[in-house]
Amino acid sequence: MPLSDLYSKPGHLIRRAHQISWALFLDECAEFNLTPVQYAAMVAIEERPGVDATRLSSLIAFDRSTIGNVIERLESRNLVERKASADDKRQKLLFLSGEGAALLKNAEASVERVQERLLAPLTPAERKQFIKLLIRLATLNNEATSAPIREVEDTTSMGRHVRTSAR
Amino acid sequence: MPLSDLYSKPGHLIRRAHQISWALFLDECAEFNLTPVQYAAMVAIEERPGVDATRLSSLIAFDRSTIGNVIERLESRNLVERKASADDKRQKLLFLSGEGAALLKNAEASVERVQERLLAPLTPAERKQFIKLLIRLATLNNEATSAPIREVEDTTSMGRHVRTSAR
DNA sequence: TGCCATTGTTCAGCATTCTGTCAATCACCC
DNA sequence: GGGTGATTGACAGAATGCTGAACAATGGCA
Repeated sequence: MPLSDLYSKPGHLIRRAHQISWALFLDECAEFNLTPVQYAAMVAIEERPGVDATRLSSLIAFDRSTIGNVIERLESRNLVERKASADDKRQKLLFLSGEGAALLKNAEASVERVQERLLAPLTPAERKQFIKLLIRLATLNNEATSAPIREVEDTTSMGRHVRTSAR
Repeated sequence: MPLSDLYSKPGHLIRRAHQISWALFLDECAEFNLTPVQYAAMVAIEERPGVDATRLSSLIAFDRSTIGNVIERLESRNLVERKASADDKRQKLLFLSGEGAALLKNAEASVERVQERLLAPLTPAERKQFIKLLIRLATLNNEATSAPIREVEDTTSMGRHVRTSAR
């Protein structure tokens, strides 16, 4: 396969787009010292205070066995707090600290700028189309990865009603 | 920012698409034990036998300081050979071994299947559009990363004429 | 009550990716 | 020629991301 063909393969282009997206995120959020995954984790914890690690990983499509490291780093910076669950001693429930909530709020404008810079090469109509196609691609291929997104039941302090499995 | 908003942000969707693309690649190419980057490196070395590591990294948008590890792994499996350059004692020139060339040829159909599975959720017209938009996004944002793609001069044994820098 | 499958977390190991830094080497200018 | 700055390839360190396995806690069921 010639190199020029590789350049037009979706696999290569997606890897390249990911690389660019990552670089833009680190650039815009340098003052907050946040990575894309750390940001996503904090958004999810804000919406579901008291979520456990496994359910969090389902919400943001992150590998279960790696999310511990992400949380640990956030915890060491006092952005996230981990509390043992009284119901289930295996679980450690996650909460944003006041500092974490403030940082998340401050970072929002920067994250928005990342999206604008990413899509800058496209026209407004193309941007809508691009996002539409990406959503379809990610949704229909959701089960292809070992860490699919799952809309798990809300068993957190904000909406505790039923206990169901993430699977 | 609500979690539902995050799900439609291009940054998150691109990360998800990358995760899916990676998983499909590993699945299809399991028998060859190849990663996407290893495959891209081998394609580039096949087209430019005798390329050095720095120029290779420019061709496939891979960080210069990390590509050594990738090459080392390929070399340890006897897929790639590294030879010291007579011209420049700093350089180590890269070649595919016979085994590497054979594996690359055998893997091509699997790599093609990855692309098909990736784009399966889209209609033929949408696939063209999606690739077009991705190319534009990656090209116009090329300089955003520290490892931009550069169409470096061919100084290899196949087309040695001039020596220019990769920068 | 006791067994056992399930669940939640963690760890080891491998492979990207980035930022730096370093020594060896080279190209170029005076 | 000789010095200077750039280039090349190595390495360390931090952060993702995956597989697989270990381990403890839980809960259903005989």
